[in-house]
Amino acid sequence: MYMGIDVSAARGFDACVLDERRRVSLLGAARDLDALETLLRGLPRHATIAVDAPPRPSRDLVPGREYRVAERDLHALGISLYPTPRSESRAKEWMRQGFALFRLLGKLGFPLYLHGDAGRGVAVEVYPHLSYLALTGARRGKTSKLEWSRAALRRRVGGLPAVATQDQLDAACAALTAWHFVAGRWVGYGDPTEGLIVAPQTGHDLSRLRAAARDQLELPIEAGPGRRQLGPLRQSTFAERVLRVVAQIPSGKVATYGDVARWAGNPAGARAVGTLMARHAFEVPCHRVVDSRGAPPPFREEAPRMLKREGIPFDGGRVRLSEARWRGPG
DNA sequence: TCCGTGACGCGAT
DNA sequence: GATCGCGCCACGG
Repeated sequence: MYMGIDVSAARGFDACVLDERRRVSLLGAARDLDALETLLRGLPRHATIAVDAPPRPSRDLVPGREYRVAERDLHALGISLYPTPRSESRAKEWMRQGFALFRLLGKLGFPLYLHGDAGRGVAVEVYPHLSYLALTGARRGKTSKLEWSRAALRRRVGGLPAVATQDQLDAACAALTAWHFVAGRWVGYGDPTEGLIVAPQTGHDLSRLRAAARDQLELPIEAGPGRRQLGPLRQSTFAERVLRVVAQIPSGKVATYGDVARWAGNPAGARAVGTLMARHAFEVPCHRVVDSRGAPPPFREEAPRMLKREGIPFDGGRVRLSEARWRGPG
């Protein structure tokens, strides 16, 4: 069993558990460490846990600089990541969350892996961005991070929901990296006394990335024969997903532009959802898509009337989102 | 390919 | 709150 954990100060922890066949058996969120602990206590002893955060402060192995050997080495490859300071007090909040998580994992019987025999029952540090690079070779400039991540996990992880957030994908990526670790197909960056960042070992040679501009390299992604129109394909796919999501909003509920963008797989695409609504106003119930404050769509006089007829509660001219907001597909 | 556009979202004021 | 600026994204010329 393999668990990946994505750490965020603002959004809490996202956790993903993969079974031996690399299928998602759990995808959950925990607001804080206490909530996460109940999840961790249910893990078998042979579980392997990969965390997207440094386990502890750096140890001054890079003279005069406040980062770790791992960060120095990856930076030399053109892969940037946040430097880990010498003391906990100088660390960002999400880092401190990570430190606390690794301490908890140690207490629960999953010690940090540093060197020696690799295997089950330990905790390792991973960096999903690095894992994606190792899996796909590169990221194409115009490909969104979300699409890129999803493509990297496709056919490697089973049972991922189509509407997974970036944090959930990163947690799944971490779990997949734990699987590589146990399978012996991994590489570690950094100093084994200070802390290693573990990544999948693949055919891609990361040292060749150095020449290209950092993380905007050239070529995608497993381009099989006949799959060359990745760009245009991706755009129409987003539009299709948006229309499919909007078509599913039930009568009596509304969704915000941002909600629709998230469920269509692109959290930052809210603005594009608006454009699509304008173009497809008569194909889908676009009157049920409101802005983040609950204002009904402009240029549709009849939208408020239709919404009221569907039982949507209003506050002044705005939908009362707290009651009428759809909770999403699936 | 590049660039402007628009039924957005968010933080600052 | 209301408004503004800025960042974002998909499209289309």
